[in-house]
Amino acid sequence: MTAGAGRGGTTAGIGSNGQGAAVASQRIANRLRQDILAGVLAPGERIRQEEVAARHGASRLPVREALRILHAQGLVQLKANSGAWVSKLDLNECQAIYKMRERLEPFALSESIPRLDASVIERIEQLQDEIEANQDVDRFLALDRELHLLCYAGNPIPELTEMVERFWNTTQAYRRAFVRMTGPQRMWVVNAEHRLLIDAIRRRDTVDGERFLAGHIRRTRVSLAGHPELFDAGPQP
Amino acid sequence: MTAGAGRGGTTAGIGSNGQGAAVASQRIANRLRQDILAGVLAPGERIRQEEVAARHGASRLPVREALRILHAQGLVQLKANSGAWVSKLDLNECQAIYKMRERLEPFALSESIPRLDASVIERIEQLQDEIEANQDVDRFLALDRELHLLCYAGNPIPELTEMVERFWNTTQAYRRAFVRMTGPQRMWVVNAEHRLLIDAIRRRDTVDGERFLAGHIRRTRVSLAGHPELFDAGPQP
DNA sequence: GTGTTGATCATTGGATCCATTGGCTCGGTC
DNA sequence: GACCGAGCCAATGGATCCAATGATCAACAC
Repeated sequence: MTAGAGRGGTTAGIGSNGQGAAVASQRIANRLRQDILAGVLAPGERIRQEEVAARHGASRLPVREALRILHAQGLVQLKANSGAWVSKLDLNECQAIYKMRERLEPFALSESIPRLDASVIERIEQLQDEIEANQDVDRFLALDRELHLLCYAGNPIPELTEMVERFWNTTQAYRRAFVRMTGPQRMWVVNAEHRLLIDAIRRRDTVDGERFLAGHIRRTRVSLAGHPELFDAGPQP
Repeated sequence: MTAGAGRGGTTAGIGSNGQGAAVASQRIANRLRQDILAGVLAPGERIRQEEVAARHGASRLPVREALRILHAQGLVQLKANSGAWVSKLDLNECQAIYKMRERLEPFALSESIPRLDASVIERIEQLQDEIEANQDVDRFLALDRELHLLCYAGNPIPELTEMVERFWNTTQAYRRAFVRMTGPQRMWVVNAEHRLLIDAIRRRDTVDGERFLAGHIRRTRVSLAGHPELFDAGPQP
């Protein structure tokens, strides 16, 4: 978009500020997003405006706006005259998001590959090294996310980046539950897929890249479908 | 999403109400969206909170929230401590959106086709009849939009519907400008593409459907790229 | 004993008022 | 004559207060 400010990191939005945003609504939205992505706020959990306002030393007004921002990013669900809840997916909704990822992320990759700096590719490879050496669940989530998003870093379409990040955000809680449950077993498959993907990127081969990536996402989706119990838990709305 | 209310028509959102929404922010957002899609508010035009508030007999607060809703839908750009503008695309951004459409809408179609009711297919065909008989620009825009969105009506993924509508919304002003400029010339191409698409739908052939649709969108994108002057006009931000 | 209806209470939506930021104009100086 | 700076003004961001809606719980009727 030409009018208005650009984007700032994971912050799709208003002030183009990331962390210590000048506007309170942005700051609060960022904090809440962190809490949701880190699992502090679980899917289905209620968010009370007053409590959040007190915790941030602000009035309820910027909290209301922050909730709208997060709603736009798919992290929070609002109900008029009722309240706000951390977004919760059932198995079908999660599968649907993965299917959309299977279409959009290969596109993001193919737009990114020709513009990716060599140093970024280097960094991607380092991340995969770390993934293979790592044992911790939360560390894996962070590394995996950074690796994938870096693959799309060259894509010149901010709206696309925004959408992809949105997908990753809304499914993060379920990826965490999945990894926690399965542990490191069959991790070699992920590693093999990542290595093939990275090799395609290094060769600047968009066709192979798209194919490996789509396969990677699809296989993950099928794996996830094998564990419907991941979507039962948590407080009901 | 399980928590929270569903969607209502073109209204991605909160109260699940469409037009006469109970909550003022929704009502105002709907009105502003109408004005933007109808071309009453042009891309790049500034939106003053106070003026909108006065026009709707409300305070500035629900207007602020309405602007955030529209920002989430990509129709409005916000700048902290500065104001709001109707979203404006340059040629590159518009092309980018069309490229995303080329990936997502075929998917929406293939998810929709197996679930489309015969009566809906009938209605789609009627719309194409009307398009071929029609001469008016604004009427064409409305018919074309309804036809395409109806093709995806069977798709069971609300998030996907939301995205597709968002794409159509943000590019609407430029489609209008394009049709206004070119007039009915080469309209036969659109008609042929539509007829082939509808035939594929009638045969429940998702592969053909995806192919024709992707081609249709791509050709439109290339046509649009031939008229960069469409993106010059209008007030600057 | 169960279903329904009423009232109370917590929570959100909206209005008004104040603080703060950014842009614009006018004046001065080099 | 052009560039820089200070001050004013308009428009947004935020806080507090009030109204309305929805949920919970208890009492009553069947």
